[in-house]
Amino acid sequence: MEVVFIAVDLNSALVSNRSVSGDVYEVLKSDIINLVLKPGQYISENEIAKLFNISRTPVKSAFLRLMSEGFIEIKPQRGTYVTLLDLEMIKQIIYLRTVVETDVFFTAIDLMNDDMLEMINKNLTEQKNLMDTADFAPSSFYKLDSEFHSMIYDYIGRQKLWEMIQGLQVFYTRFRMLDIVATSSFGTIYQEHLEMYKHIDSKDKAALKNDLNNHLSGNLKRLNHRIKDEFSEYFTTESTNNSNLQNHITRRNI
Amino acid sequence: MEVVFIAVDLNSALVSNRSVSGDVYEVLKSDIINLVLKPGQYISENEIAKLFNISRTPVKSAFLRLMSEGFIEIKPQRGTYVTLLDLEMIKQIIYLRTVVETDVFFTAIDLMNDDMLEMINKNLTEQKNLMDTADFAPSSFYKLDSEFHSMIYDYIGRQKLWEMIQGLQVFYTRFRMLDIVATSSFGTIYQEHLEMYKHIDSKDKAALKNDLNNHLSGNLKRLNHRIKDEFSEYFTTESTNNSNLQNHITRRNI
DNA sequence: TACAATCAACTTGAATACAAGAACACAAGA
DNA sequence: TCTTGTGTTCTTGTATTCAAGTTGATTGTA
Repeated sequence: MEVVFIAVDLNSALVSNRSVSGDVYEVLKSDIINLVLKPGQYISENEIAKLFNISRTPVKSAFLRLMSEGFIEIKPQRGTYVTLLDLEMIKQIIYLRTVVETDVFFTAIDLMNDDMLEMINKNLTEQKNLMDTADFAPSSFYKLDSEFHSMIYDYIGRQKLWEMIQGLQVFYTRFRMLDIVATSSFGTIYQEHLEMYKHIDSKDKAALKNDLNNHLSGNLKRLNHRIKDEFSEYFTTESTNNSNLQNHITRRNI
Repeated sequence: MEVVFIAVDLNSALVSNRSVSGDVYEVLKSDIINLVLKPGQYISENEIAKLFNISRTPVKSAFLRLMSEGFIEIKPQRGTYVTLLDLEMIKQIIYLRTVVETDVFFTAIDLMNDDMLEMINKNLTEQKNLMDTADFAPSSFYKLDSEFHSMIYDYIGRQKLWEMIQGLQVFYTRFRMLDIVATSSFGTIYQEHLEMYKHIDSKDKAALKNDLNNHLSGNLKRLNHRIKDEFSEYFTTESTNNSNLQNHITRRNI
Protein backbone atom coordinates (compact mmCIF):
# COMPACT_ATOMS: atom_id res chain seq x y z
CA MET A 1 0.00 0.00 0.00
CA GLU A 2 1.31 3.39 -0.95
CA VAL A 3 1.35 6.24 1.49
CA VAL A 4 -1.03 9.09 0.92
CA PHE A 5 -0.28 12.57 2.09
CA ILE A 6 -3.32 14.61 2.85
CA ALA A 7 -3.12 18.16 4.08
CA VAL A 8 -6.33 18.70 5.94
CA ASP A 9 -6.83 22.43 5.96
CA LEU A 10 -9.00 22.96 9.00
CA ASN A 11 -10.12 26.39 7.81
CA SER A 12 -11.85 24.95 4.81
CA ALA A 13 -12.82 21.72 6.52
CA LEU A 14 -14.63 23.58 9.25
CA VAL A 15 -16.65 25.64 6.80
CA SER A 16 -18.43 22.33 6.43
CA ASN A 17 -20.97 22.21 3.63
CA ARG A 18 -22.94 20.22 6.24
CA SER A 19 -22.21 17.16 4.12
CA VAL A 20 -19.28 14.88 4.77
CA SER A 21 -18.73 14.20 1.08
CA GLY A 22 -18.56 17.92 0.40
CA ASP A 23 -15.80 18.29 2.96
CA VAL A 24 -13.83 15.41 1.48
CA TYR A 25 -14.26 16.93 -1.96
CA GLU A 26 -12.92 20.31 -0.86
CA VAL A 27 -9.93 18.86 0.94
CA LEU A 28 -8.93 16.57 -1.91
CA LYS A 29 -9.42 19.23 -4.57
CA SER A 30 -7.37 21.71 -2.62
CA ASP A 31 -4.61 19.15 -2.11
CA ILE A 32 -4.54 18.31 -5.80
CA ILE A 33 -4.39 21.96 -6.86
CA ASN A 34 -1.66 22.70 -4.36
CA LEU A 35 0.30 19.70 -5.61
CA VAL A 36 0.20 18.01 -2.20
CA LEU A 37 -1.33 15.11 -4.08
CA LYS A 38 1.02 14.77 -7.03
CA PRO A 39 -0.06 14.22 -10.63
CA GLY A 40 -0.17 10.48 -11.24
CA GLN A 41 -0.37 9.64 -7.56
CA TYR A 42 -2.47 6.71 -6.45
CA ILE A 43 -5.31 7.26 -4.01
CA SER A 44 -7.95 4.80 -2.89
CA GLU A 45 -11.43 5.07 -1.50
CA ASN A 46 -10.56 2.88 1.46
CA GLU A 47 -7.55 4.90 2.54
CA ILE A 48 -9.37 8.21 2.42
CA ALA A 49 -12.33 6.67 4.22
CA LYS A 50 -10.09 5.46 7.04
CA LEU A 51 -8.31 8.79 7.18
CA PHE A 52 -11.55 10.69 7.72
CA ASN A 53 -13.14 7.92 9.77
CA ILE A 54 -16.10 7.64 7.46
CA SER A 55 -17.51 5.00 5.14
CA ARG A 56 -16.60 4.62 1.50
CA THR A 57 -19.86 6.14 0.27
CA PRO A 58 -19.12 9.85 0.79
CA VAL A 59 -15.59 9.27 -0.45
CA LYS A 60 -16.97 7.78 -3.63
CA SER A 61 -19.26 10.80 -4.02
CA ALA A 62 -16.30 13.13 -3.74
CA PHE A 63 -14.30 10.97 -6.16
CA LEU A 64 -17.07 11.10 -8.75
CA ARG A 65 -17.20 14.89 -8.64
CA LEU A 66 -13.43 15.15 -8.89
CA MET A 67 -13.44 12.71 -11.77
CA SER A 68 -15.97 14.58 -13.86
CA GLU A 69 -13.99 17.76 -13.27
CA GLY A 70 -10.86 16.04 -14.53
CA PHE A 71 -8.84 16.01 -11.32
CA ILE A 72 -8.70 12.26 -10.92
CA GLU A 73 -9.13 9.21 -13.07
CA ILE A 74 -11.12 6.24 -11.78
CA LYS A 75 -10.05 2.95 -13.30
CA PRO A 76 -12.74 0.40 -12.42
CA GLN A 77 -11.49 -2.55 -10.40
CA ARG A 78 -7.96 -1.17 -10.62
CA GLY A 79 -7.63 2.04 -8.69
CA THR A 80 -7.89 5.80 -8.74
CA TYR A 81 -5.15 8.21 -9.72
CA VAL A 82 -4.61 11.95 -9.76
CA THR A 83 -4.64 12.98 -13.43
CA LEU A 84 -1.39 13.82 -15.15
CA LEU A 85 -0.96 17.29 -16.59
CA ASP A 86 -1.82 17.47 -20.28
CA LEU A 87 0.60 19.89 -21.89
CA GLU A 88 -1.49 20.18 -25.04
CA MET A 89 -4.52 21.21 -23.00
CA ILE A 90 -2.41 23.73 -21.12
CA LYS A 91 -1.22 25.26 -24.37
CA GLN A 92 -4.77 25.54 -25.63
CA ILE A 93 -5.90 27.25 -22.44
CA ILE A 94 -3.05 29.71 -22.70
CA TYR A 95 -4.07 30.45 -26.26
CA LEU A 96 -7.71 30.84 -25.29
CA ARG A 97 -6.90 33.17 -22.43
CA THR A 98 -4.59 35.24 -24.59
CA VAL A 99 -7.18 35.78 -27.29
CA VAL A 100 -10.06 36.44 -24.92
CA GLU A 101 -8.13 38.53 -22.44
CA THR A 102 -6.74 40.77 -25.15
CA ASP A 103 -10.26 41.63 -26.15
CA VAL A 104 -11.36 41.97 -22.52
CA PHE A 105 -8.49 44.30 -21.64
CA PHE A 106 -9.08 46.40 -24.75
CA THR A 107 -12.69 46.88 -23.74
CA ALA A 108 -11.56 47.79 -20.24
CA ILE A 109 -9.26 50.44 -21.63
CA ASP A 110 -12.14 51.96 -23.54
CA LEU A 111 -14.31 52.10 -20.42
CA MET A 112 -11.52 52.93 -18.01
CA ASN A 113 -11.84 55.47 -15.24
CA ASP A 114 -9.92 56.35 -12.08
CA ASP A 115 -11.77 53.84 -9.92
CA MET A 116 -10.47 50.99 -11.99
CA LEU A 117 -6.91 52.22 -11.95
CA GLU A 118 -7.13 52.60 -8.21
CA MET A 119 -8.48 49.06 -7.88
CA ILE A 120 -5.63 47.59 -9.88
CA ASN A 121 -3.14 49.66 -7.97
CA LYS A 122 -4.43 48.32 -4.69
CA ASN A 123 -3.95 44.76 -5.90
CA LEU A 124 -0.43 45.51 -7.08
CA THR A 125 0.45 46.98 -3.71
CA GLU A 126 -0.81 43.83 -2.03
CA GLN A 127 1.38 41.76 -4.34
CA LYS A 128 4.39 43.81 -3.39
CA ASN A 129 3.61 43.69 0.32
CA LEU A 130 3.19 39.94 0.20
CA MET A 131 6.55 39.47 -1.45
CA ASP A 132 8.17 41.57 1.26
CA THR A 133 6.78 39.16 3.83
CA ALA A 134 9.13 36.41 4.99
CA ASP A 135 8.06 32.88 4.12
CA PHE A 136 4.73 33.64 2.46
CA ALA A 137 2.63 30.84 1.02
CA PRO A 138 2.84 30.51 -2.79
CA SER A 139 -0.92 30.01 -2.85
CA SER A 140 -1.36 33.53 -1.46
CA PHE A 141 0.50 34.96 -4.40
CA TYR A 142 -1.44 32.73 -6.75
CA LYS A 143 -4.64 34.19 -5.37
CA LEU A 144 -3.55 37.80 -5.88
CA ASP A 145 -2.33 36.94 -9.37
CA SER A 146 -5.74 35.52 -10.25
CA GLU A 147 -7.45 38.52 -8.72
CA PHE A 148 -5.45 40.90 -10.89
CA HIS A 149 -6.93 39.30 -13.99
CA SER A 150 -10.44 38.65 -12.71
CA MET A 151 -10.82 42.30 -11.70
CA ILE A 152 -10.68 43.33 -15.33
CA TYR A 153 -13.35 40.82 -16.37
CA ASP A 154 -15.42 42.02 -13.47
CA TYR A 155 -15.01 45.64 -14.42
CA ILE A 156 -16.43 45.20 -17.90
CA GLY A 157 -19.29 43.03 -16.63
CA ARG A 158 -17.92 39.68 -17.66
CA GLN A 159 -17.31 38.11 -14.26
CA LYS A 160 -19.26 35.02 -15.32
CA LEU A 161 -16.92 34.55 -18.25
CA TRP A 162 -14.01 34.51 -15.86
CA GLU A 163 -15.79 31.93 -13.73
CA MET A 164 -16.43 29.74 -16.75
CA ILE A 165 -12.83 29.91 -17.87
CA GLN A 166 -11.82 28.90 -14.35
CA GLY A 167 -13.68 25.66 -14.89
CA LEU A 168 -11.36 24.84 -17.77
CA GLN A 169 -8.21 25.30 -15.75
CA VAL A 170 -8.06 21.77 -14.33
CA PHE A 171 -4.58 21.29 -15.68
CA TYR A 172 -3.53 24.90 -16.06
CA THR A 173 -4.10 25.76 -12.41
CA ARG A 174 -1.67 23.09 -11.29
CA PHE A 175 0.73 24.15 -14.01
CA ARG A 176 0.70 27.74 -12.78
CA MET A 177 1.20 26.48 -9.24
CA LEU A 178 4.13 24.36 -10.37
CA ASP A 179 5.65 27.39 -12.06
CA ILE A 180 5.28 29.56 -8.99
CA VAL A 181 6.65 26.93 -6.63
CA ALA A 182 9.41 25.54 -8.82
CA THR A 183 10.74 28.74 -10.35
CA SER A 184 9.77 31.23 -7.63
CA SER A 185 8.70 33.53 -10.41
CA PHE A 186 6.89 35.96 -8.13
CA GLY A 187 9.11 38.87 -9.05
CA THR A 188 8.79 38.35 -12.78
CA ILE A 189 5.03 38.01 -12.63
CA TYR A 190 4.77 41.10 -10.49
CA GLN A 191 6.92 43.12 -12.86
CA GLU A 192 4.79 42.00 -15.78
CA HIS A 193 1.68 43.08 -13.91
CA LEU A 194 3.24 46.48 -13.33
CA GLU A 195 4.07 46.77 -16.99
CA MET A 196 0.52 45.91 -17.94
CA TYR A 197 -0.81 48.49 -15.52
CA LYS A 198 1.35 51.14 -17.16
CA HIS A 199 0.04 50.29 -20.59
CA ILE A 200 -3.56 50.24 -19.41
CA ASP A 201 -3.04 53.65 -17.91
CA SER A 202 -1.51 55.00 -21.11
CA LYS A 203 -4.12 53.17 -23.20
CA ASP A 204 -1.38 51.61 -25.29
CA LYS A 205 -3.28 48.66 -26.76
CA ALA A 206 -0.49 47.35 -28.94
CA ALA A 207 1.92 47.18 -26.03
CA LEU A 208 -0.71 45.62 -23.80
CA LYS A 209 -1.44 42.92 -26.34
CA ASN A 210 2.24 42.12 -26.41
CA ASP A 211 2.33 42.08 -22.60
CA LEU A 212 -0.49 39.57 -22.43
CA ASN A 213 1.16 37.36 -25.00
CA ASN A 214 4.32 37.15 -22.97
CA HIS A 215 2.68 37.13 -19.59
CA LEU A 216 0.25 34.31 -20.16
CA SER A 217 2.79 32.00 -21.72
CA GLY A 218 5.59 33.01 -19.38
CA ASN A 219 5.18 29.94 -17.21
CA LEU A 220 5.41 27.76 -20.31
CA LYS A 221 8.70 29.37 -21.26
CA ARG A 222 10.08 29.13 -17.75
CA LEU A 223 9.16 25.49 -17.19
CA ASN A 224 9.50 24.21 -20.73
CA HIS A 225 12.99 22.76 -20.52
CA ARG A 226 12.28 21.14 -17.15
CA ILE A 227 9.12 19.35 -18.27
CA LYS A 228 10.89 16.68 -20.27
CA ASP A 229 13.21 15.65 -17.44
CA GLU A 230 12.71 17.00 -13.94
CA PHE A 231 8.90 16.96 -13.98
CA SER A 232 8.37 14.42 -16.74
CA GLU A 233 6.42 12.05 -14.48
CA TYR A 234 3.79 14.76 -13.95
CA PHE A 235 2.84 14.97 -17.62
CA THR A 236 1.05 12.77 -20.10
CA THR A 237 3.23 11.26 -22.77
CA GLU A 238 0.61 11.63 -25.48
CA SER A 239 1.81 11.71 -29.03
CA THR A 240 2.30 15.43 -29.48
CA ASN A 241 0.14 16.44 -32.37
CA ASN A 242 -2.22 14.21 -34.28
CA SER A 243 -3.94 17.03 -36.08
CA ASN A 244 -4.16 17.50 -39.78
CA LEU A 245 -2.16 20.67 -39.54
CA GLN A 246 1.26 19.16 -40.08
CA ASN A 247 0.02 17.13 -43.01
CA HIS A 248 -1.63 20.09 -44.57
CA ILE A 249 1.32 22.37 -44.13
CA THR A 250 3.68 19.74 -45.43
CA ARG A 251 1.54 19.10 -48.44
CA ARG A 252 1.25 22.78 -49.16
CA ASN A 253 5.00 23.08 -49.24
CA ILE A 254 5.46 20.24 -51.69
CA MET B 1 -45.31 12.64 -7.63
CA GLU B 2 -44.58 14.27 -10.94
CA VAL B 3 -44.28 12.30 -14.10
CA VAL B 4 -40.86 11.92 -15.66
CA PHE B 5 -40.41 11.46 -19.35
CA ILE B 6 -37.33 9.54 -20.25
CA ALA B 7 -36.40 8.78 -23.82
CA VAL B 8 -34.25 5.71 -23.57
CA ASP B 9 -32.22 5.71 -26.74
CA LEU B 10 -31.38 2.06 -27.20
CA ASN B 11 -28.53 2.85 -29.54
CA SER B 12 -26.62 4.64 -26.87
CA ALA B 13 -27.90 2.47 -24.05
CA LEU B 14 -26.65 -0.66 -25.76
CA VAL B 15 -23.18 0.80 -26.29
CA SER B 16 -22.98 0.09 -22.59
CA ASN B 17 -19.88 1.41 -20.88
CA ARG B 18 -20.18 -1.93 -19.06
CA SER B 19 -21.21 0.10 -16.04
CA VAL B 20 -24.83 0.68 -15.18
CA SER B 21 -24.21 4.16 -13.84
CA GLY B 22 -22.45 5.12 -17.06
CA ASP B 23 -25.52 4.11 -19.04
CA VAL B 24 -27.84 6.08 -16.80
CA TYR B 25 -25.54 9.07 -17.11
CA GLU B 26 -25.54 8.93 -20.90
CA VAL B 27 -29.30 8.58 -21.17
CA LEU B 28 -30.06 11.40 -18.75
CA LYS B 29 -27.50 13.72 -20.26
CA SER B 30 -28.82 13.10 -23.74
CA ASP B 31 -32.39 13.69 -22.57
CA ILE B 32 -31.42 16.95 -20.90
CA ILE B 33 -29.55 18.22 -23.95
CA ASN B 34 -32.41 17.27 -26.25
CA LEU B 35 -34.85 19.05 -23.96
CA VAL B 36 -36.78 15.84 -23.28
CA LEU B 37 -36.10 16.62 -19.65
CA LYS B 38 -37.06 20.28 -19.45
CA PRO B 39 -35.09 22.99 -17.63
CA GLY B 40 -36.40 23.20 -14.08
CA GLN B 41 -38.00 19.76 -14.22
CA TYR B 42 -37.96 17.61 -11.11
CA ILE B 43 -36.33 14.20 -11.20
CA SER B 44 -35.68 11.83 -8.32
CA GLU B 45 -33.24 9.05 -7.66
CA ASN B 46 -36.03 6.63 -6.79
CA GLU B 47 -38.00 7.19 -9.97
CA ILE B 48 -35.01 6.74 -12.23
CA ALA B 49 -33.94 3.68 -10.27
CA LYS B 50 -37.37 2.08 -10.71
CA LEU B 51 -37.41 3.02 -14.38
CA PHE B 52 -34.13 1.23 -15.05
CA ASN B 53 -34.83 -1.53 -12.53
CA ILE B 54 -31.66 -0.85 -10.61
CA SER B 55 -30.78 0.37 -7.15
CA ARG B 56 -30.33 3.99 -6.18
CA THR B 57 -26.54 3.73 -6.03
CA PRO B 58 -25.71 3.89 -9.76
CA VAL B 59 -28.38 6.54 -10.19
CA LYS B 60 -26.72 8.64 -7.53
CA SER B 61 -23.38 8.19 -9.28
CA ALA B 62 -24.88 9.45 -12.51
CA PHE B 63 -26.54 12.34 -10.68
CA LEU B 64 -23.26 13.42 -9.14
CA ARG B 65 -21.55 13.54 -12.50
CA LEU B 66 -24.41 15.47 -14.04
CA MET B 67 -24.39 17.86 -11.11
CA SER B 68 -20.72 18.73 -11.33
CA GLU B 69 -21.18 19.32 -15.04
CA GLY B 70 -24.00 21.74 -14.32
CA PHE B 71 -26.85 19.77 -15.86
CA ILE B 72 -28.77 19.19 -12.66
CA GLU B 73 -28.95 20.70 -9.21
CA ILE B 74 -29.10 18.44 -6.18
CA LYS B 75 -30.85 19.99 -3.21
CA PRO B 76 -30.13 17.79 -0.18
CA GLN B 77 -33.22 16.35 1.45
CA ARG B 78 -35.38 18.26 -1.00
CA GLY B 79 -34.97 16.95 -4.50
CA THR B 80 -33.08 17.15 -7.76
CA TYR B 81 -33.90 19.44 -10.65
CA VAL B 82 -32.69 19.99 -14.18
CA THR B 83 -30.85 23.32 -14.14
CA LEU B 84 -32.50 26.37 -15.64
CA LEU B 85 -30.80 28.11 -18.54
CA ASP B 86 -28.66 31.04 -17.45
CA LEU B 87 -28.96 33.72 -20.10
CA GLU B 88 -25.98 35.63 -18.78
CA MET B 89 -23.78 32.52 -19.10
CA ILE B 90 -25.11 31.97 -22.61
CA LYS B 91 -24.18 35.50 -23.61
CA GLN B 92 -20.69 35.05 -22.21
CA ILE B 93 -20.20 31.81 -24.12
CA ILE B 94 -21.34 33.48 -27.32
CA TYR B 95 -18.84 36.25 -26.70
CA LEU B 96 -16.07 33.80 -25.93
CA ARG B 97 -16.75 31.76 -29.03
CA THR B 98 -16.91 34.87 -31.19
CA VAL B 99 -13.55 36.15 -30.03
CA VAL B 100 -11.82 32.79 -30.14
CA GLU B 101 -13.37 31.58 -33.35
CA THR B 102 -12.50 34.78 -35.18
CA ASP B 103 -8.87 34.15 -34.39
CA VAL B 104 -9.19 30.46 -35.21
CA PHE B 105 -10.83 31.10 -38.58
CA PHE B 106 -8.24 33.75 -39.45
CA THR B 107 -5.47 31.26 -38.79
CA ALA B 108 -7.31 28.71 -40.89
CA ILE B 109 -7.48 31.17 -43.78
CA ASP B 110 -3.74 31.67 -43.58
CA LEU B 111 -3.10 27.93 -43.68
CA MET B 112 -5.90 27.09 -46.07
CA ASN B 113 -5.56 24.62 -48.93
CA ASP B 114 -7.93 22.73 -51.22
CA ASP B 115 -8.32 19.81 -48.83
CA MET B 116 -9.88 22.06 -46.25
CA LEU B 117 -12.25 23.69 -48.68
CA GLU B 118 -13.30 20.27 -49.88
CA MET B 119 -13.90 19.15 -46.31
CA ILE B 120 -16.13 22.11 -45.55
CA ASN B 121 -17.94 21.66 -48.81
CA LYS B 122 -18.71 18.07 -47.97
CA ASN B 123 -20.23 19.13 -44.65
CA LEU B 124 -22.33 21.80 -46.33
CA THR B 125 -23.64 19.29 -48.83
CA GLU B 126 -24.65 17.02 -45.96
CA GLN B 127 -26.50 19.91 -44.34
CA LYS B 128 -28.41 20.55 -47.53
CA ASN B 129 -29.21 16.88 -48.07
CA LEU B 130 -30.48 16.57 -44.55
CA MET B 131 -32.81 19.51 -44.95
CA ASP B 132 -34.23 17.95 -48.12
CA THR B 133 -35.12 14.88 -46.08
CA ALA B 134 -38.68 14.72 -44.79
CA ASP B 135 -39.04 14.80 -41.03
CA PHE B 136 -35.38 14.81 -40.07
CA ALA B 137 -34.35 14.97 -36.42
CA PRO B 138 -33.24 18.43 -35.24
CA SER B 139 -30.36 16.78 -33.38
CA SER B 140 -28.97 15.57 -36.71
CA PHE B 141 -28.76 19.13 -37.94
CA TYR B 142 -27.29 20.19 -34.64
CA LYS B 143 -24.56 17.64 -35.11
CA LEU B 144 -23.64 18.82 -38.60
CA ASP B 145 -23.70 22.41 -37.40
CA SER B 146 -21.23 21.59 -34.64
CA GLU B 147 -19.09 19.66 -37.07
CA PHE B 148 -18.84 22.65 -39.39
CA HIS B 149 -17.18 24.63 -36.64
CA SER B 150 -15.09 21.88 -35.08
CA MET B 151 -13.55 21.06 -38.45
CA ILE B 152 -11.85 24.43 -38.50
CA TYR B 153 -10.40 23.99 -35.00
CA ASP B 154 -9.25 20.56 -36.03
CA TYR B 155 -7.64 21.84 -39.18
CA ILE B 156 -5.36 24.28 -37.39
CA GLY B 157 -4.48 21.73 -34.71
CA ARG B 158 -6.70 23.03 -31.95
CA GLN B 159 -9.14 20.14 -31.63
CA LYS B 160 -8.53 20.03 -27.89
CA LEU B 161 -9.53 23.65 -27.60
CA TRP B 162 -12.84 22.80 -29.25
CA GLU B 163 -13.33 19.94 -26.81
CA MET B 164 -12.64 22.21 -23.87
CA ILE B 165 -15.08 24.82 -25.07
CA GLN B 166 -17.66 22.06 -25.44
CA GLY B 167 -17.37 21.50 -21.72
CA LEU B 168 -18.56 25.06 -21.13
CA GLN B 169 -21.67 24.69 -23.22
CA VAL B 170 -23.88 23.23 -20.50
CA PHE B 171 -26.41 25.96 -21.01
CA TYR B 172 -25.54 27.03 -24.54
CA THR B 173 -26.07 23.57 -26.01
CA ARG B 174 -29.64 23.47 -24.81
CA PHE B 175 -30.11 27.05 -25.95
CA ARG B 176 -28.96 26.19 -29.46
CA MET B 177 -31.25 23.17 -29.42
CA LEU B 178 -34.16 25.34 -28.31
CA ASP B 179 -33.42 27.74 -31.15
CA ILE B 180 -33.31 24.99 -33.73
CA VAL B 181 -36.48 23.31 -32.48
CA ALA B 182 -38.52 26.43 -31.71
CA THR B 183 -37.62 28.60 -34.67
CA SER B 184 -36.76 25.91 -37.24
CA SER B 185 -33.82 28.07 -38.18
CA PHE B 186 -32.12 25.38 -40.26
CA GLY B 187 -32.30 27.39 -43.46
CA THR B 188 -30.86 30.54 -41.92
CA ILE B 189 -28.01 28.69 -40.26
CA TYR B 190 -27.23 26.86 -43.47
CA GLN B 191 -27.20 30.09 -45.46
CA GLU B 192 -24.85 31.66 -42.94
CA HIS B 193 -22.56 28.68 -43.21
CA LEU B 194 -22.53 29.08 -46.98
CA GLU B 195 -21.70 32.75 -46.64
CA MET B 196 -18.82 31.93 -44.31
CA TYR B 197 -17.53 29.35 -46.72
CA LYS B 198 -17.50 31.94 -49.46
CA HIS B 199 -15.51 34.37 -47.36
CA ILE B 200 -13.05 31.70 -46.27
CA ASP B 201 -12.52 30.82 -49.90
CA SER B 202 -11.97 34.45 -50.87
CA LYS B 203 -9.87 35.03 -47.74
CA ASP B 204 -11.99 38.01 -46.83
CA LYS B 205 -11.22 38.28 -43.13
CA ALA B 206 -13.25 41.39 -42.43
CA ALA B 207 -16.37 39.86 -43.91
CA LEU B 208 -15.77 36.60 -42.10
CA LYS B 209 -15.42 38.35 -38.78
CA ASN B 210 -18.74 40.00 -39.42
CA ASP B 211 -20.26 36.64 -40.37
CA LEU B 212 -19.13 35.06 -37.11
CA ASN B 213 -20.49 37.95 -35.10
CA ASN B 214 -23.93 37.53 -36.60
CA HIS B 215 -23.86 33.77 -36.85
CA LEU B 216 -22.92 33.01 -33.27
CA SER B 217 -25.43 35.39 -31.76
CA GLY B 218 -28.15 34.63 -34.30
CA ASN B 219 -29.99 32.30 -31.95
CA LEU B 220 -29.98 35.02 -29.30
CA LYS B 221 -31.60 37.45 -31.71
CA ARG B 222 -34.16 34.92 -32.89
CA LEU B 223 -35.21 33.76 -29.44
CA ASN B 224 -34.73 36.97 -27.52
CA HIS B 225 -38.31 38.25 -27.56
CA ARG B 226 -39.70 34.81 -26.71
CA ILE B 227 -37.50 34.28 -23.66
CA LYS B 228 -39.36 36.66 -21.40
CA ASP B 229 -42.77 35.11 -22.04
CA GLU B 230 -43.07 31.87 -23.96
CA PHE B 231 -39.97 30.19 -22.53
CA SER B 232 -39.62 32.22 -19.35
CA GLU B 233 -39.91 29.17 -17.10
CA TYR B 234 -36.79 27.71 -18.69
CA PHE B 235 -34.54 30.56 -17.58
CA THR B 236 -33.12 31.81 -14.33
CA THR B 237 -34.57 35.07 -13.12
CA GLU B 238 -31.29 36.39 -11.83
CA SER B 239 -30.92 40.13 -11.47
CA THR B 240 -29.53 40.98 -14.86
CA ASN B 241 -26.24 42.69 -14.24
CA ASN B 242 -24.62 43.22 -10.90
CA SER B 243 -21.29 44.29 -12.34
CA ASN B 244 -19.54 47.53 -11.73
CA LEU B 245 -19.84 48.44 -15.38
CA GLN B 246 -23.08 50.37 -15.18
CA ASN B 247 -21.91 52.30 -12.15
CA HIS B 248 -18.65 53.17 -13.76
CA ILE B 249 -20.20 54.25 -17.01
CA THR B 250 -22.83 56.28 -15.24
CA ARG B 251 -20.25 57.99 -13.09
CA ARG B 252 -18.11 58.76 -16.07
CA ASN B 253 -20.99 60.52 -17.72
CA ILE B 254 -21.71 62.73 -14.77
C1' DT C 1 15.18 -22.78 -15.02
C1' DA C 2 11.05 -21.51 -17.52
C1' DC C 3 6.40 -21.32 -17.64
C1' DA C 4 1.64 -21.81 -16.66
C1' DA C 5 -2.14 -22.40 -13.50
C1' DT C 6 -3.91 -21.03 -9.23
C1' DC C 7 -5.12 -18.31 -5.48
C1' DA C 8 -4.98 -14.51 -2.26
C1' DA C 9 -5.30 -9.67 -1.77
C1' DC C 10 -6.49 -5.91 -3.49
C1' DT C 11 -9.51 -2.60 -6.31
C1' DT C 12 -14.17 -0.29 -7.56
C1' DG C 13 -19.38 -1.33 -8.63
C1' DA C 14 -23.90 -2.17 -6.92
C1' DA C 15 -27.69 -3.44 -3.60
C1' DT C 16 -29.77 -2.82 0.66
C1' DA C 17 -30.98 -0.78 5.06
C1' DC C 18 -31.16 2.91 7.86
C1' DA C 19 -30.57 8.03 9.21
C1' DA C 20 -31.70 12.78 8.99
C1' DG C 21 -33.69 16.69 7.23
C1' DA C 22 -37.58 19.22 4.52
C1' DA C 23 -42.28 19.79 3.06
C1' DC C 24 -46.98 19.37 3.50
C1' DA C 25 -51.44 18.09 5.18
C1' DC C 26 -54.20 18.42 8.97
C1' DA C 27 -55.98 18.97 13.40
C1' DA C 28 -56.12 21.55 17.78
C1' DG C 29 -56.22 25.76 19.92
C1' DA C 30 -56.61 30.93 20.36
C1' DT D 1 -60.14 32.84 10.72
C1' DC D 2 -55.61 32.43 11.71
C1' DT D 3 -51.83 30.30 13.90
C1' DT D 4 -49.21 26.64 15.64
C1' DG D 5 -47.79 22.17 16.49
C1' DT D 6 -47.51 17.36 15.04
C1' DG D 7 -46.95 13.51 12.37
C1' DT D 8 -46.64 11.31 7.87
C1' DT D 9 -44.18 11.01 3.78
C1' DC D 10 -41.27 12.52 0.78
C1' DT D 11 -36.38 13.64 -0.29
C1' DT D 12 -31.12 12.81 -0.38
C1' DG D 13 -26.99 11.26 2.76
C1' DT D 14 -24.40 7.54 4.81
C1' DA D 15 -23.04 2.81 6.38
C1' DT D 16 -22.68 -1.87 5.43
C1' DT D 17 -22.46 -5.91 2.80
C1' DC D 18 -21.76 -8.44 -1.13
C1' DA D 19 -20.28 -8.97 -6.11
C1' DA D 20 -17.00 -8.91 -9.77
C1' DG D 21 -12.81 -7.77 -11.98
C1' DT D 22 -7.59 -6.94 -11.89
C1' DT D 23 -3.01 -7.74 -10.25
C1' DG D 24 0.75 -10.15 -8.73
C1' DA D 25 2.93 -13.55 -5.99
C1' DT D 26 3.13 -18.38 -5.23
C1' DT D 27 3.06 -22.97 -6.32
C1' DG D 28 3.29 -26.92 -9.17
C1' DT D 29 4.94 -28.91 -13.39
C1' DA D 30 7.65 -29.77 -17.53
